[in-house]
Amino acid sequence: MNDAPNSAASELAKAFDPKAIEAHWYPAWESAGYFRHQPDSDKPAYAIQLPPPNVTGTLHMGHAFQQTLMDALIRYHRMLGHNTNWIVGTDHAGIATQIVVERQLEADGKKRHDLGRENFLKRVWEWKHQSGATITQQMRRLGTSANWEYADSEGAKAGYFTMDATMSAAVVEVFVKLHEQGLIYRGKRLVSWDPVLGTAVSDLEVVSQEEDGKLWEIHYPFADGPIGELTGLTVVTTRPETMLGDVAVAVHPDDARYQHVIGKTLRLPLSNRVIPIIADAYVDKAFGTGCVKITPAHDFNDYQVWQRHRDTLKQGAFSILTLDAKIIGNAIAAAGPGDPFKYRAELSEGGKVGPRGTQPMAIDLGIPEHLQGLDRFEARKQILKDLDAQGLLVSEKKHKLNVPRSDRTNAIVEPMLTDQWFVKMDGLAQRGLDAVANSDVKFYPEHWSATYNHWLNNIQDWCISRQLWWGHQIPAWYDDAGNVYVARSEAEATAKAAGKRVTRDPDVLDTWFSAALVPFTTLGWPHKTRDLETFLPSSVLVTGNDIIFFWVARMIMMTLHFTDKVPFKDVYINAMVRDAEGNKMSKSKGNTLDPLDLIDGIAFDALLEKSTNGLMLDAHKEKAAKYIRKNFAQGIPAYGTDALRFTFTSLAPLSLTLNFDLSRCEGYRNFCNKLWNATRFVLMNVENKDVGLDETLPVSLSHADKWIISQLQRTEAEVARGFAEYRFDNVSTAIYKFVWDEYCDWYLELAKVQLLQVAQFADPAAQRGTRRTLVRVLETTLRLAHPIIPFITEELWQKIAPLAGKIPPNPPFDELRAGSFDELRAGSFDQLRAGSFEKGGAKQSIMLAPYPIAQPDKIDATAEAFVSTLKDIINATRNLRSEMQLSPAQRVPALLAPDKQNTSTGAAFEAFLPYVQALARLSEISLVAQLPDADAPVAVAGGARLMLKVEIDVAAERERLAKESARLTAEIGKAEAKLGNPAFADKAPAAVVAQERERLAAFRHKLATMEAQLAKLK
RNA sequence: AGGCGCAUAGCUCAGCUGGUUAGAGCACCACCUUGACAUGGUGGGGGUCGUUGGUUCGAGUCCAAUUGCGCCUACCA
Repeated sequence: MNDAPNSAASELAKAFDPKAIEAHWYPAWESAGYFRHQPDSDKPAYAIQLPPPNVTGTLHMGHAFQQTLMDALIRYHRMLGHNTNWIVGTDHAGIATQIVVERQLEADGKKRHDLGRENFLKRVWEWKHQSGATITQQMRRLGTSANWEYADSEGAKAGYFTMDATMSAAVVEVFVKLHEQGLIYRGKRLVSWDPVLGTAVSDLEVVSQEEDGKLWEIHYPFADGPIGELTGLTVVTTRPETMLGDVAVAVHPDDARYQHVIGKTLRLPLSNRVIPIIADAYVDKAFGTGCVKITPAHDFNDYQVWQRHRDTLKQGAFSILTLDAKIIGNAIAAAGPGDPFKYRAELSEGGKVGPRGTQPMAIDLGIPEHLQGLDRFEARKQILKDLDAQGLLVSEKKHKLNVPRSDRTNAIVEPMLTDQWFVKMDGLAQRGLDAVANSDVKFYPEHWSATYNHWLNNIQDWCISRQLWWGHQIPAWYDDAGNVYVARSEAEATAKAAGKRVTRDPDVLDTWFSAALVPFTTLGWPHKTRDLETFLPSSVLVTGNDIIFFWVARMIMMTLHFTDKVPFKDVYINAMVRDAEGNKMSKSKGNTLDPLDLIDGIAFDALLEKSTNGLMLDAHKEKAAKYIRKNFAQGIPAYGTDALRFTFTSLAPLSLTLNFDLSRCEGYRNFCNKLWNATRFVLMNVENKDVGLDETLPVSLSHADKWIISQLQRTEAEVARGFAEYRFDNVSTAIYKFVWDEYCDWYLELAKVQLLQVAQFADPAAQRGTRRTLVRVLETTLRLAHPIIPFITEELWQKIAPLAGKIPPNPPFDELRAGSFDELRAGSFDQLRAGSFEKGGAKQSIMLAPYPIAQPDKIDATAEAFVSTLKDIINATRNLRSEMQLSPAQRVPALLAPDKQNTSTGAAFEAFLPYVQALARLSEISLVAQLPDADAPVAVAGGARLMLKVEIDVAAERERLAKESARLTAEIGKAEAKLGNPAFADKAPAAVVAQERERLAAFRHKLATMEAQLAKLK
């Protein structure tokens, strides 16, 4: 680091080794404060909100992919001079985290109730402090330039935590406001209930999948004896145990079979309660018997039917299951005064009665005693047995049905009537729809807005209460009479209750409630802060399609409601990372990849151990092991962060999935090595040489020099377009092609010729021009690539930038103090942009250097034409050599004759010779007016004919020429046919027709040359 | 049941508003340890663009139908 730049080449190892570079630069950047925003800047703001990962989670491929894209965007805009703020944090992840800690307790044979709420929460906080840093540390390995110290009220350099003091206060504020506005209400509703967790879950947390089940027909006899031929009705059900809660049987109003029994009554088997027969269009006449049992408390559809008929039914909806899904006893709570439909179910926990308050009133449901207390599935078996014994079980058939399971526990969800808190969606959803319709928020790819719209158009009120302990406790208190007081604190609640004793609602909020507020709460809301002005809306949200509903839509609604601003302008929906075969990555298949293993590498044994460890089922273990053996028999080599990032950006499609291909990762590691070695080459060739730092000395640039500069401009433009369109693949490809295909494959080779003191380039101004171009194009390229591959570009830039006059040599980067950063950066942009960095300043980082912007005036058509022709000649010559089976070592002489036809470039042919000689490996080459008659191979390219002076097999050469002629003849035929078609000439645009004519002429000319050569062969 | 996405070389993917011989990386074949790089160089083989029909002078690209795969939403007890 302290060596003079002219020994830089010898410092570079022969091959790129990412490990040490990454370990050095990340802490250097972070401690220098380079990731921070500029608090009082007038520069354009560029902010990104990180989808906060679960605090207890670890980094997976999806995170790594997403964060790479975000970091590329942030680095790009930071270099563009924007005031960047990548706001990060972690999510408390209510259910997920609580489950983790409960599992730990389980290992000690304890349940959370054994500890009590307070001690349990203490335990969760401990776990959070212990493991919460894992994912943020892993993120750092990816090179993420996140604003770690922003909204970092815990001082952990991990951004915000959704349950930290600041965020929690904002959550309470939002809840109270929404309640005041009548948008939050509490009510008894049928909700999806996870009996294992003992909490309500939202619709989104339920996943249904088709499973094998059974369909039973059960006969319900009429209460007052047979009616005509019928002795009763036969209902069809997949859940016979719920019959204990039936309040009616429904038939279709138009069903001719049952017209005469509507309004009659049935005797519910087992319970012996009398229930009515009702008519409702919900019933499908064609399904089963056309008779549906109505169990309002345990089925969403039945609940709606019941609501439609509640006046005629005069029967409450009552639960027949306890909250842990056992058949309840007969001491059912029902009916508070004034509300005949209220019920109170027995709580299974500790025999407490009813959530908060009201006294139950027992009614007799007639549930047989031997069923009481049975688990719902045990009860099903027993009920079927009982019915069969009574001759009421008509049939049993196999049936496929969709079973709703809780996302977290996989338990079958039970619709349950409980008291919950809800957010009204009506107005909020409409604003959310409008924001996207008006393009205030834009989806990339655009089609995701359809998904978004569909959901918001069909949205239900959001159940936000969870019967958990870990989360934001709901700021509502109850007095003994059951009155509710929503307040910011217990003191406020007590005041509202006029001093009555109040107890707080034990429930907590859905995790997504606080997540929905992040766009503004992280910026200081409810206070009016400058950051709220500056960074809201943020520029873009990068996230997965799986949380469009959970998070994206809710952020849009909440942020609009509380700030009248959209949370972000763009939403880039990234693809889901799959394995190379397109399969979902899952632990049980063993096809998950740990991004850190791709960075650091991992041996086969360790990978096998890691992948099978923690799997419960042996079958899964075996499957995972098999996958590892098949795909990673050699383990995984260390590719380094840059290669991984380049792979992600290159593969980032605008489609649904990203199939992660390890071999491409290897390819991009090779790319890094290529860049590394190109830099070595440049350094070697400019050591102790004049690289044009003294602007007063004359500089002359060759066509080749001007060409690579020209190409660089085109690449810069392409990259800019790629970023603007979120086409990260195009950004990567443009950089890849420029570096490898143009700079390395061609320019470095051409520059070698120029540096060889060939007479043509001996002039010091030309030498200086070549060296300066080598250095400056490389320096610019490094800046261009930095957002994608930050580590290697920084390392190399430190060596190259001084030679390009961008930073002074021997700068004390490591001594740079964070405190001086803001002024330093504020100045550096302008200085660097003006190309007049003052010597003696502190060392800069490529992170803060200005991003290259295409300069159209440097696009040089002449130079591009020159190199294009040169490439054609060289390629044709190489091709010819290959056809002649010349080995690289065989240097042969050649003759080059410009075509008579070609007048425009004729003068330049002399200039081609040294390049062609070197790149086509010729012993000598001379320009002649006309090729001699000889039995020698000839290539036609670039407006010239080139003859290799070698002995040839005449027959083979004849064959080669004949083959080429045949191809040309075919092309000519096609072109002639096209042009011969009058419709084409009439209707196609003139340019297209002209182009086709040119093509034809070129083919004809080439063919003529070929045939002339063929004729010369003896 | 509705909605969306995808289908191009053996594999993973590009191909912009329709217009040269459909491209890249990996894999494959041949030659090469050439003074940046064997994590490399040079040359090469390999695709009737899922299928059918249509629009057009011209279709991988636009339209319709169809097949297969994937995802999402809602679900008939």
